[in-house]
Amino acid sequence: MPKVSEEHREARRRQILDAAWVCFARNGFHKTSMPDVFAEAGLSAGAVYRYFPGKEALITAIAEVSTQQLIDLLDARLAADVLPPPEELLPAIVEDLPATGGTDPAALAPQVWSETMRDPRLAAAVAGMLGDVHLRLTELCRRYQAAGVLDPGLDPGDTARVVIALIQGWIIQWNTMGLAAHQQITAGVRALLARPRNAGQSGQDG
Amino acid sequence: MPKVSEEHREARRRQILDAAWVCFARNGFHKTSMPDVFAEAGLSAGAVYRYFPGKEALITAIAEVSTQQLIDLLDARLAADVLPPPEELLPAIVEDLPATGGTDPAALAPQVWSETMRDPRLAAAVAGMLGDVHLRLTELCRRYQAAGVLDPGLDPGDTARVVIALIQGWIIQWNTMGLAAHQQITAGVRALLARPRNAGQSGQDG
Amino acid sequence: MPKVSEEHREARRRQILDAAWVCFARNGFHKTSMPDVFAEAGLSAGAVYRYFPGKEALITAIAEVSTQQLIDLLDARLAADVLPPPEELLPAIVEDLPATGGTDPAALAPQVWSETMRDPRLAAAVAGMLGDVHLRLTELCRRYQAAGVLDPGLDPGDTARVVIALIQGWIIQWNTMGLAAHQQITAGVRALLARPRNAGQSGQDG
Amino acid sequence: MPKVSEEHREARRRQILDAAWVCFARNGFHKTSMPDVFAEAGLSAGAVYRYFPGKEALITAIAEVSTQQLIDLLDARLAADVLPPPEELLPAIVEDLPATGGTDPAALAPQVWSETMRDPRLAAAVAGMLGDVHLRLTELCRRYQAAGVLDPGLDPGDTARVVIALIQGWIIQWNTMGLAAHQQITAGVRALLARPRNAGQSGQDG
DNA sequence: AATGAATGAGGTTTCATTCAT
DNA sequence: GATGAATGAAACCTCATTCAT
Repeated sequence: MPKVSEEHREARRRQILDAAWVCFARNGFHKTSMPDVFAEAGLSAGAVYRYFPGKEALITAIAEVSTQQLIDLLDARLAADVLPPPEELLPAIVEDLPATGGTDPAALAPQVWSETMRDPRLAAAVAGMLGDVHLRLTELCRRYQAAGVLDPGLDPGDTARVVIALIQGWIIQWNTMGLAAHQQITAGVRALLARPRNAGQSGQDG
Repeated sequence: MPKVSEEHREARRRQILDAAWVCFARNGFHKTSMPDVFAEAGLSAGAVYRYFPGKEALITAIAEVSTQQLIDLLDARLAADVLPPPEELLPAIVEDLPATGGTDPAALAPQVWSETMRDPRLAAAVAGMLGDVHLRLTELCRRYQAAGVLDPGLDPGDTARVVIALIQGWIIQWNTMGLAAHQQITAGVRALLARPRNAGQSGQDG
Repeated sequence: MPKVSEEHREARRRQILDAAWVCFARNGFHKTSMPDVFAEAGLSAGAVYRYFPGKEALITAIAEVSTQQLIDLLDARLAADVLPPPEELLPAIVEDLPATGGTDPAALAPQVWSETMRDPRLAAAVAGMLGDVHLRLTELCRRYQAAGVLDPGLDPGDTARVVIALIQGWIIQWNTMGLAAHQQITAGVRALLARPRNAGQSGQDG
Repeated sequence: MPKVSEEHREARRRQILDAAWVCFARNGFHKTSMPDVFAEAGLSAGAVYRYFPGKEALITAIAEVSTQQLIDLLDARLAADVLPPPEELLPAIVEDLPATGGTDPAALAPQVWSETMRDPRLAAAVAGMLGDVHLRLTELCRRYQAAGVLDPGLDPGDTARVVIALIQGWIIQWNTMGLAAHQQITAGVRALLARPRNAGQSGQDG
């Protein structure tokens, strides 16, 4: 089965990554064995190792794909002409995550963040991608400031960092404590984001 | 020999947990082998297994100890008569973490959160302890509301959840992206927490 | 089965080395798998790895043991007060090899020499032990010179090297070509060593 | 297209054997993988397998080529009308080996000898070729006897065997112990071969 | 003639855990 | 209470080889 098309190669990679995703979400990175992945992918060991040099590479690739999904989500929002108010948008983004293409990045993200502490290469890759997320959220803050729904005195970069932290904790609590905690956070964020603007109507932001 | 034995037992447990802490912080839960722990503790396999039934128990115990450190930190703050304003307190808590008894819970927390996704028993334990954290932060919110530095219209429980999420993301970004990100978050949180009150001075929430 | 005597440890090492010897002689270093050794030794994988850190260590140890047997053979000869004439002694040494303790170093030596080309650590170890062999053969040459059965004009160190080379080739041909070749070499060596002394008497080379 | 094809086949075979030679000399037969050979040859797996049925065939072919180089060397010497004295010729042959066509058979010979112990087919092939070497060295001995520089009482076949053993050990020690040992052997062989003839002249050692 | 993707057995090694001493 | 030798399943990965294209 030689000389195979580029599409074939890409499809195989995808097939393997999808299988890895399923395994990782089910059992975690470290309780997933490579044979688990082979079985899930329906491929032989050699076939998988042709496309990925080892387990670490699989983890890195999964980390990239899952972070990319958040970026795609943000890009889709940023592409719109008008943005919903922040207290609508932020919960919407978090709630959109599980629906992304049938695979839920939120189920793997905590593992990725944890793994960065052991694997400097992964840490660098993740830091880079979180930088991309940060860029987009900074832009979002600027647009909100321009629209007058965010205090123009705030530094958009700093604020974007806070938003990232919030989203990360949101994901963790969803995973750890379930839906109830998630809904509490949603309510809390809504209230926090909604209040200040009303407050400001009578004079702030001058 | 009940008393001596009890002290001895406790000392041994501590010795083992300290060793496990060092190993886990260095290599992560899954890349730490039990022999690694034996060596770090200077004990034999049998000795460790006398005090902990297995690796999972070690992980659970570490998770409990590290979460407890955050609770202790909060209790210390709550014990004070007067609280610093929130924009001072929140960064202070996060910055105190690494100094807690020479062991930095922030270095293990992401691993614990990640691990809960695979281990329901650990998930339950962590959920319980995060519940304790939530209780304390809720109380904190109430006191801030009573002191007039937090919008009384906010639900203190929901707000506490948001604060937990924020702290979790804060810890993750510190680990993943380093000090710069940490400082950005600190600045962002300070600005966000400081603004609304000023803003509100001119008549909010009436 | 803890806290075991030094003899026990030594016996285990011997047990493993004996098993490795059998396997290596049967199938060669590289066609012998570690499971082969486990089975031959009647031990588990873990047990073998407790005593030897890996396959390379097993090979090195075997190389040392087998070279040591040649050294022991030489020492036994050197301990005698009177030596048989060289044309008797040299074939006797080679023929004694297979009988050494039931294990035939000649069956492993070619593999060891070959392996030194890939493994510098083994090369160093073997070079050291061949140095020991050389010391003893040099001493032997000196004693033959003192006894008047070896040309005193020859450098004993150089001559000892030649003898080592001869023995090595002897072993190789025995292994590769069988008994016939071995006997031819024996006859050739006998004639060569016996002649010169006699030969000189009648003034050949005319 | 018979002629062109035949040349092509031969060129490909050579290309593959050269690559195998390089790999085998670098890492040994057993630590060289077929993929190593593919890469070194710049060919695909299928291409190599078209010309050689497997790895064993590659090893056998290499063994043949390298032994043939020694035979060629001997033939070249035998073709000359006058021979240098044995104490010149023998070291010269050994020293010529590394220069043979840019590839040094001495670097592979010990591996070949070692391998014969595991592979009866290879053993037979090597025995055959060493027989060819033996024929030539026997002839050489006869010519030396005819020239009066070798004791006519020696059996030329036995003596030739001894010479082969000597050359084999010479090669091994060069590989294992380096140049110093090689030079010692050379000096030793020169002295041993030169003395007897001279020795007889003055009736020493009486 | 040549490619190279795919196979899957098998290689070495590690690890959590037990239990005789 | 403590030791540490022993187990043996299982992990990761490589390799010689095949064969559809």
